[in-house]
Amino acid sequence: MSDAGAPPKDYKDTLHLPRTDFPIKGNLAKLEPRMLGWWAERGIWARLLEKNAGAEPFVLPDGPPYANGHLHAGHALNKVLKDIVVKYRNLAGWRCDFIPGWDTHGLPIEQAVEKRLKDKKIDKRTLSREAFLEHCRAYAQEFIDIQKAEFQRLGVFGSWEAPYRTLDFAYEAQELRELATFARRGMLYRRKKPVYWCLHDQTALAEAEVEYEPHSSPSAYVAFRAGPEPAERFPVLKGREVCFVIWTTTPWTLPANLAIAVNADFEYVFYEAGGRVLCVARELLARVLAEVKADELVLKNARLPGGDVEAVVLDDPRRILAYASGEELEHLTYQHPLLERTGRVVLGAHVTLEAGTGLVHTAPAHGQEDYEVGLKYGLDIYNPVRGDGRYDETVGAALQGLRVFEANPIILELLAERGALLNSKTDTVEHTYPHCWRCRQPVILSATSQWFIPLDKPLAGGRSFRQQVLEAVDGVRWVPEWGHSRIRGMLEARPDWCISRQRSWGVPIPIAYCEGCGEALVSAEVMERVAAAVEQEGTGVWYRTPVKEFLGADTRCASCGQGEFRRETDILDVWFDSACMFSAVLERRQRLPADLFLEGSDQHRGWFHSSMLVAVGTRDMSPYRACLTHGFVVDGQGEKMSKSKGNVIAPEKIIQQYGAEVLRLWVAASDYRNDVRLSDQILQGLSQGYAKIRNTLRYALGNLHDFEPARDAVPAAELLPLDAWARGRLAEVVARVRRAYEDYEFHLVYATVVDFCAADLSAVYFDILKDTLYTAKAAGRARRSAQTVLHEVASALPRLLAPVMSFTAEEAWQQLPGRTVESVFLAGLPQPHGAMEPALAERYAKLFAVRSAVQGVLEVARREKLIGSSLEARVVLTASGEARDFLQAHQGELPALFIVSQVELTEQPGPRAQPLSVAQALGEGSAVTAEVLPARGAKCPRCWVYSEEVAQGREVCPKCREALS
RNA sequence: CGGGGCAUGGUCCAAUGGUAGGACACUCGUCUGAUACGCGAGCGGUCCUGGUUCGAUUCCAGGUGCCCCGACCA
Repeated sequence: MSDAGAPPKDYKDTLHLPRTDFPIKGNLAKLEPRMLGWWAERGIWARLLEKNAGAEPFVLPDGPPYANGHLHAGHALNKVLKDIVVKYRNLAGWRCDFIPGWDTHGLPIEQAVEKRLKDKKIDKRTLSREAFLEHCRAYAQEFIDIQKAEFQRLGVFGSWEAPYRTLDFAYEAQELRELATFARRGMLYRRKKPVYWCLHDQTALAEAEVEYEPHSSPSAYVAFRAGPEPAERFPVLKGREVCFVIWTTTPWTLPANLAIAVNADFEYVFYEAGGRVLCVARELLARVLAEVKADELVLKNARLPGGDVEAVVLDDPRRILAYASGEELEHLTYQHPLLERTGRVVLGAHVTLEAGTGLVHTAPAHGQEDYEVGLKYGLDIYNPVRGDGRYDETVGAALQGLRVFEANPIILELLAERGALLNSKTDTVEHTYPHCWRCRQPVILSATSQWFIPLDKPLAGGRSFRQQVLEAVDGVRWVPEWGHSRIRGMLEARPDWCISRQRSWGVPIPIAYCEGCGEALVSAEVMERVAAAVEQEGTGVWYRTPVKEFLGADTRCASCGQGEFRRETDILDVWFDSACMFSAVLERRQRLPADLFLEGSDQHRGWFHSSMLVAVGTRDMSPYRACLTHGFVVDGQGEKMSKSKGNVIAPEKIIQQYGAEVLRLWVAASDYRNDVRLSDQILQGLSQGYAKIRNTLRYALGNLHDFEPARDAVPAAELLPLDAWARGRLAEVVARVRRAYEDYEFHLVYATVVDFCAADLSAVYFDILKDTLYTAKAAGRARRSAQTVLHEVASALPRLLAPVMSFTAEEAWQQLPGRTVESVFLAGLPQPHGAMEPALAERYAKLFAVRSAVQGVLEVARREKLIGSSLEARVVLTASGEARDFLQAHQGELPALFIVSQVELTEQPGPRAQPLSVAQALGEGSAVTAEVLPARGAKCPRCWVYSEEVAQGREVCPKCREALS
């Protein structure tokens, strides 16, 4: 309106504004599937391996996820971390194949299949073992396919067409060969061990199959008559009947009692009551006496021949005849109340003062800790209970043949008759008790024969297996370092490895038993023979082939000479399955040892642990050189994710809402050594970070639309100073990012790149560059110099980011002018070329310090409505000392750096001059002021910089005139 | 209950035995030629208690919270 004359010419099409097909928004939900298809069509993964065919291999095996259910965030975390390693190693020039795998045997699938059969109204018992296993196999394969698709959707590269599965015949066969090696080395033995046993279903149950439910059990306080030792040690007890008092809720286990456990650190008292002396923990004396009820005690005592009849005064200190520590009680003996047997007192740290008497009835066949204490003291794992839940003949005529739960009242009655029961035989206690998950009946702990790998047996060379394993562990690089002490602690304390399971879905244990005497025939040769058959036909061959065919027709039992055998039907622990991965997959298809195992921290007791045991046990070596652990996924508050809390975030949802790329970014940005938080807020923040990086790439690409590196690139030595600075920064970023990958510090990759994009490029370099890029002569030196560096940025960033932001990196790469390879993954990692000259770095550190201070002053002027755009401003500086010389030397560069129209350097500060706090950057004693005034002249319609010539009537400013010429 | 680990603004991460930094978010301002963008300014922090030290966010001890593994429930 103000210009009455000719309409202002539109100079917009004389500018070199950014132009690109790289959209500002990722639209990842659409881009990602398209990119996956693009990679697949062009066989990028295969070509990557091919490209590095001759290179040194880097072996990163896949710890197999269990083939059940859809992926959760933990799966995603683990697999993306592996993918980052795989892609980085390949880009950096190693040959790093990734062979995905699945763990397929075991209880959860068995249970899921049983449930399915039930839903289809098929009775499992009508199926043959082989038919049932076929269902399990199909189920596992179904979830392998599901999970495979889900992993691939995350952009994980790997040999997906050739994964390994623990159900592969070759895998199962190799596993049996490892077992054969243990057998050959004499590292396989059989021993009884308590397991959960369902009397109704007559089957062993896994921990996961028992459910604790409220239950009413008998409560019995039982007196065990001590041998002569207490009286020898404590004269005051001489001539008295001394009893150890125990409490039990399972009287039926009393026939299997072999010991009484006490805690070495507790104090025990010998308390006179009703004519005899009861030994209990001092702290529990009052409670015990209250429980056993004085009246009952008196009545029963009355029946004892020669016993005194007297009232019991509860907890009367005068009746405490002696004190003893638990330690002093060790090795004392007692008479079993029901059987002709002498037991002994043992020490156990599991004895507590929470309930009972401080003395624990110990039946090694019927309790986990009883068992462990039994092993320590060399007790027999004596189990008088048969599989059908009835006592065998060793318990005496009164009990033989009884079912254990029915035996409870009878045993109580027998105890009462003998005066050994101190409380009422009808007393009960309410507590939780394990029940069978399927039939809902209470279960028992009962010792059955199991197969073990011994940890402490001395091996060739005199050292124990455990020692060998610990030495191997010491030779591994643990990342983070605490993984070392973690797994060491576990290995030092762990019991022998129980490798047998009473299940169906798994690898059989090819061992035969003599039909005559029950002796086991353990033979490495037989196992090898079975392995060969399994390799061809699968594990079903073990069940359908007569055992003799594997043993040889003339085989006789070494112990009794009989010739008839039956097969073992137990299967191997699934941890043994996956532990053999190093052999079945690495040794055959890659290399042993692996360079790196990478799993969640729970695998210190899982795969890290079991793989180490099998590899040391069969190869005397660690299966991995380094072992990296990540934490667990928790919610935004750091709390565990669980369905009941409703704080679970499924990967699928993240992919839909944000894209797999943001999920990958989450993995990369988090410090995985800690627990990793996942929340909507976190994902939104990452989306922002993603947008920042994306927009940085877009700016660079957009300003390269007319740039051909071969034709237009400016030699490094001829770059303008600011461009040389930016190139130097890029080199630093490349170096730091490469180091971060090398050190497995991926969160520094993301942080470094985002910082670079936001702080160095977007806020400074790109902002300053706009004027040159848009308005300078297209092929002039200034613009080409800038473009040269932008091209380096647009070339380096996608390659640095490809391991993490695979989709976007590839998308950006496709837009890069002059690229010589088709895919970013074939382009290799950028080198840190053009390291920053220290003088250049120092110079720009100073200039940017001044720039930042000036921006503060501009902001004040903007608030006072003196200016809007910074180009409306003229900045007048005064400076003293070194600063003055420095600013004078760079005066020509300052308007561009400040993005203002003019910068003047004067002697006297103006009335509105503000001091700048730049002394730290420019040197002590440097006093600089800045004053913002309106720019001189008028706005150039082309470049928007104010110019006096335009005010004087020229159409455009001199710079534009030059650019347009 | 035992073993292992972690703790820095609202969020994700840096740094250091000597003034704790960046990004994102938030608030305000600005541009409209990176525009569902860009630029500037502001707000905001070392879990708690002791100890070592001239000085501790950093080293040590204890506590609290959270995570992983295991045990317990006779």
